[in-house]
Amino acid sequence: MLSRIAITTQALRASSAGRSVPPMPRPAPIDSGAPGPLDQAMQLMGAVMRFSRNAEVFGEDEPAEYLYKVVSGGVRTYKIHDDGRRQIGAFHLPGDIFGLEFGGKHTLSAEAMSDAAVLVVKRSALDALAGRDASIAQGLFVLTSRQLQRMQGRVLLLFKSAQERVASFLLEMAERSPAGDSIELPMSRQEIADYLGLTIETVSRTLTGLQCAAMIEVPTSRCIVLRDRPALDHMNG
Amino acid sequence: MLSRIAITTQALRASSAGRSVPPMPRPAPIDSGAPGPLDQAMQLMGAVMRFSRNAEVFGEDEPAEYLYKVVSGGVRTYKIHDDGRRQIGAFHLPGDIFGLEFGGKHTLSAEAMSDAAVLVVKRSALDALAGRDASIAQGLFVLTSRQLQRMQGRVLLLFKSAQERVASFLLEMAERSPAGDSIELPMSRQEIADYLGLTIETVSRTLTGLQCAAMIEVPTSRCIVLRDRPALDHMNG
DNA sequence: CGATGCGTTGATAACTTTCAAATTTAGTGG
DNA sequence: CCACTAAATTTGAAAGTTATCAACGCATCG
Repeated sequence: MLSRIAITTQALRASSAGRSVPPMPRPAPIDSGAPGPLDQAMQLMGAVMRFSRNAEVFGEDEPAEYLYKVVSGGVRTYKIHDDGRRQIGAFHLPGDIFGLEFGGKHTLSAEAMSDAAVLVVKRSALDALAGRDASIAQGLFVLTSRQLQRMQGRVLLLFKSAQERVASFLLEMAERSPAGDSIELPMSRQEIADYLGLTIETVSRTLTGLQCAAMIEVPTSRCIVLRDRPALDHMNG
Repeated sequence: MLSRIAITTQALRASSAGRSVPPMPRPAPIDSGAPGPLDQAMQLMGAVMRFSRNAEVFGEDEPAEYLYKVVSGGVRTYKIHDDGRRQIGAFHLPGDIFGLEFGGKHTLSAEAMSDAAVLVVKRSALDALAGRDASIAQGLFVLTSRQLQRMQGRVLLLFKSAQERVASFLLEMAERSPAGDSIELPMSRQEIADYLGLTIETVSRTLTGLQCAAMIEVPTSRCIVLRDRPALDHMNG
């Protein structure tokens, strides 16, 4: 698991700094520019698997033996609570790496949101390589710290009201979307709700509200156009 | 960089303002017997600074040049939102390491919850050491992954109802507390509320409710005794 | 077509916050 | 040690937000 990791956190800081300050005019390509050594290694060592919509990639409590990277389509991670509610951990789009665990077991399940291709790499092989190649170890570290930052953003989001959560979500999706202000949502309202900790009705009503306030347009339910970014940003806090 | 001056200034302010007052009755280190190489290195390279209650350890947006470890007392990290609300990121008790950042800047502010002693280590020195000693780098990695896990727990918590949040909080504090079912809270109701994303009134009412349900006892406002752990666990989910 | 799944809308209920006030606790100076 | 002031906590009532329950529209698909 945690093989010898010889890296400096300075390198980490440098690599994450460029990402944490996204330029105002245009959202960057999906998952940041340069394919690091980790990505390259995964490409070389991994195998591509295909999953059809709603197929399980891995399940909660299963041993976390692999690391995954979305090639095409989308994958959601989630957890079903005792009361039957589903909590979505994240939406993973092409380029995103997921499935990294530290307790040896997956704490979430993962399913394909659509037909998807996923690059699968044995964790043990990657760890072995990390022991020999510091840049791989550093890649894993960077990945972890990015995940931590994303999680912090999530905590921030969950402190906010329904309106603010939806606005934040739209901005986040726009950031990850290639097409600027026009967002093609790869997930259903129910999934959005389970991600934001709201009900489907509240999400729907909030979107309607934002539309009435002329902040967004909703040509079709899976497509949303941001019309007043400043106003949305202001909500975001 | 300016940060060094800023931090030093705060340190001086804090230490000069500090009269020595009996520290909180906080026995024994919280976490695990084994002091890893990282802890040892911090011990060797660091200096202990004293902060009086409510003194600032570091501020939001300041360069994160140091890593901190609580020696005695407690430290809270927090963020003030635009609307004036305060969000508490974490409560750090003796043995806890905090202040680790990846963007180069602190995303939260930190203040002493009580008179506190904090071990302060220059980040650059630690990074340099990590470059030479893999066990230090690994220590930083482990620290990061632990933080990630804690943050995931936090996201889980924020999906839940007020009752569940308070129950989770009590169990978490009990976990960190040396004295089993009797918890000596080092923070006020307001701080608990800001940590859980609730109001002080809701926290108070919920505690009263748990007391009425015979799940806890509240001899004094800063002391809580768990009377029915199974029931609390059940709430936790 | 009719069935089915998804999204929207409406009415009502549950939960949490807000505002206000009472009560307890802690700190200070005599 | 007591009295007094300030702060923290608790409690109550009303308002606001979100969830729940129910119904409807609108597509897709067999």
